[in-house]
Amino acid sequence: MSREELPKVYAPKDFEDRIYEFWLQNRLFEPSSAAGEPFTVVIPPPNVTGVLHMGHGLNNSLQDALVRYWRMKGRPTLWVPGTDHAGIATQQVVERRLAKEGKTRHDLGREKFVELTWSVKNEHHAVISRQLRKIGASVDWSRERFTMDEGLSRAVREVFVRLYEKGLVYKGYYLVNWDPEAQTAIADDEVEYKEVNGFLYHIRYPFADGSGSVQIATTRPETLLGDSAVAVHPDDERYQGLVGKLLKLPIADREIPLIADGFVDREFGTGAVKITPAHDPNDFEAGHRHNLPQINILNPDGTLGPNVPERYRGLTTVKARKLIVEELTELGLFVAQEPHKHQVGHGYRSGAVIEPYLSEQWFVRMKPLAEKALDALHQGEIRFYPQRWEHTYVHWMETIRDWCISRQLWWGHQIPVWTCQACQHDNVKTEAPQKCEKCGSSDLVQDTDVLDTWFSSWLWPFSTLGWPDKTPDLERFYPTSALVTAYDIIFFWVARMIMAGKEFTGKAPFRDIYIHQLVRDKQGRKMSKSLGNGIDPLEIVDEFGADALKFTLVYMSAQGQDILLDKEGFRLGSKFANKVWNASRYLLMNLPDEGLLDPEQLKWTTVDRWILTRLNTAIRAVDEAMASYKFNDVGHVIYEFFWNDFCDWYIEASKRDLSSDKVDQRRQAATKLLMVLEESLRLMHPFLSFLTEEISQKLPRHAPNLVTAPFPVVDTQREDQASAHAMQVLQEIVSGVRALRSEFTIPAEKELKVSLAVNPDAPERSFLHEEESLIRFFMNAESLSWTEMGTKLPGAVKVIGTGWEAHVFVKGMVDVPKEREKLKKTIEKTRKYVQSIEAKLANSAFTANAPAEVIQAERTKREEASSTLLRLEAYLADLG
RNA sequence: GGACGAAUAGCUCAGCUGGUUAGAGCGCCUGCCUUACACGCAGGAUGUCGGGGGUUCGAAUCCCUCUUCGUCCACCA
Repeated sequence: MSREELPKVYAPKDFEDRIYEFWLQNRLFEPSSAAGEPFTVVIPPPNVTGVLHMGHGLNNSLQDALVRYWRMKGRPTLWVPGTDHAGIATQQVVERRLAKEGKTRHDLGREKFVELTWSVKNEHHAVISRQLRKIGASVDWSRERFTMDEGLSRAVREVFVRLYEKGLVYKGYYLVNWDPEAQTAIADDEVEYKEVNGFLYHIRYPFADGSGSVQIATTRPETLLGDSAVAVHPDDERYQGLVGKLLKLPIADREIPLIADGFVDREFGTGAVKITPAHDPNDFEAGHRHNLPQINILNPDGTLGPNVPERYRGLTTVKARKLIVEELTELGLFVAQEPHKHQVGHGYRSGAVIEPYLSEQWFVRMKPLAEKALDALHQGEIRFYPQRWEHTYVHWMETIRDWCISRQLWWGHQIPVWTCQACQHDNVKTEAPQKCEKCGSSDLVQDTDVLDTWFSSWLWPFSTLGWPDKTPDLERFYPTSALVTAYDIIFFWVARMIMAGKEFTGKAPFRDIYIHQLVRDKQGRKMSKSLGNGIDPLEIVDEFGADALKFTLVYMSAQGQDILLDKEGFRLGSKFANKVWNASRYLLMNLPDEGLLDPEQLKWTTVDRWILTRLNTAIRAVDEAMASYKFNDVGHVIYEFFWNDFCDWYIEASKRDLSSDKVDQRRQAATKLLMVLEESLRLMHPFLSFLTEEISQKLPRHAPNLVTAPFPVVDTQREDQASAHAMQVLQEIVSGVRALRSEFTIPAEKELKVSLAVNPDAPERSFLHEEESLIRFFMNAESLSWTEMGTKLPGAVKVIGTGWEAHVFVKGMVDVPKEREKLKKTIEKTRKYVQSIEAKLANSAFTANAPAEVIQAERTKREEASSTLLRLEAYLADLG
């Protein structure tokens, strides 16, 4: 028989790349053609601009675990990879590069700039796909997509046109969130509000007729230049009779009316508020109600524009604010300023202070889309894991506002609208028209704006599969099975994908939505470049291996909490991988020269049945945990089974057999060990992919690969609770004696004489007798004899457990007074325990109300504990 | 101003739909290089489960309330 060995040291670098290449060569990540319900996942496309950080590490590790699990379960499985063009972010990267050469995008021109951006995209894309390979992502590279692919771009245009034709896309002149740095409009959810320490400035506006003044309060004095009115509450008696009078706006030297409007809060400040329709959302509304002029005082770059007095033009708002205050002070109109905390919007990407800014933009009417998306949840078409994210989703859908989708950028999907220069008609088409559909003119100019990045990402689950065409992939793999993503993009992405899915395909794009945590550093801070606290997944792969990366993340990924990580944390996975490696290496080293036995030749002992029962339990637990996306449970189950059961007890127990001089015993042991190992490797493969594959290929009679090998199946036939219990008692006895040995620092090499007593009616009694030599082996006893419970053996120290006693002959080695103290403590503890059970059983309310099995369990516990207590007390008396 | 989440061993956290003498990893202490693994083995110590009420025969687990953190949402000038 062929014998292969594993290298002595677990060195993932020596095989991970080779194994990945092996998987690719055999096209194992492409969906099988088998019948049955497919399992589909689309990757949350990372921005092409960046490199993958630990958040992606977590996201992709979880997806990989999920996908590999279902693939092994036999479902035709597809994980679609791809990247996102990330409009603003990418454009910014390229512009910063240009800035280093002292250039702007305008120096290049649109065409050249976009060309350059494509090449930058290609560089980054190469890095990202290398990273995904390194971490072992089992994605189908043959189906990789990019949001600006021709196919996806067609989907974007198709969607725009359909929405336009339905009246759900419209163009309008509105107040939008303007990012002065990126010089584009952004959507409401792309604005992050941060609390800023500012001031509340009190200013007097004199009446035009010189009859006094009205005092207002504002956080932004510079917007005074754009004021169209001052408003008070209609019922505010302080201003009775004054409404309708004109005020003289300082500095701007314009006259503006004092108006009344119910939205004014009488309690705030003086109850009078300046109205700047072009620079405040509230004022914008109020301006509409009162037909006030909208005076835009800003340039696109955020400096003051042509509509302000000469001396203010070109100033930043910060400088202008200072100057205005100075000037007002000179005029005697400045009253006071007081410290004031308020929320200031910042760009999600650029971090720049966002200005409300009037401009013509394209919008999507969201209400009708949101209704369908809410239905999807209410009909049970989608499910959130953990469920509480439903609230967030519902709240967002219910309070949704129209979505500003046009961006004044060059990188992205140019809006498919061609405006006729002759008749101003907008031709909204999926492909460039030759002539205006209205007047026939061929003088058409395409809208220069591009669409919001999310306008392509929200189509991702079906555009990647070929939509709008009815491709075989779309038919087969849509809707997808699960979406795995972090909670920070529920609004941006998840919610919108559901809207798009329902609107354009009639189906929710996925059934399960697993929302995972954010990765933070040990201080709980978001990982970021500027803080320098990020962990590069590749660094972890390099140091610990991809399996350590994935396993650690899976193990730590409990629902709810964010994951706090530092590099050292990955030792957990690394150590476990090392353990699996060494256990496997040991078994391979001990393959008998005579070869393995056939399954039908095997004789299954109680210990064997115990490990099979444990294995079975582990498989069941993994299945259950995977079904409910409890990745951390999976990690714990696997870890415990492999380390605590298989290595610590089963392999240890087998050592005796493997070193036996009886051939059959060696072959029996080796064969069974290999069988359990082989199944364990399959069980662990989704979570420790490289190493299990590498080991598996060295096994005799191994599967061609583990990627598509069948996942272990729960088999109730091999479950044997009696064996499990018997083994548990054996473990207790062994641990008890070992503890005694350790307690009195009896050297491990010192062989003990032990005499065991077991309850005569205990079902495990015969097992313990049969496995006498095993027990002896585990506790390194030179002899093991049997006696009856309660026997007093001179020269022996007793270890007392539930249903058993072990006499250890250690005369002279044990510190008797210390032993007595310890015993007293144990007795005290046991007595309290017995008392608590007795109190419970004496309580008629308990016996009347508790279920029968609970009461029975309590009775059993009482019997066992009180019997143990009696024997402990007797022993104490013996000790004198 | 709303909503949600967290508070359990020195640290990071599991403990889901109530019934265990409350767990894991790391760290710490003791003894071991036992012919797979010192990334190891054997053993050990450590918790009034944030405070206060309540429901229940029974609460870390359910309800109320308070405190402290965190996140999201919201136009209060």
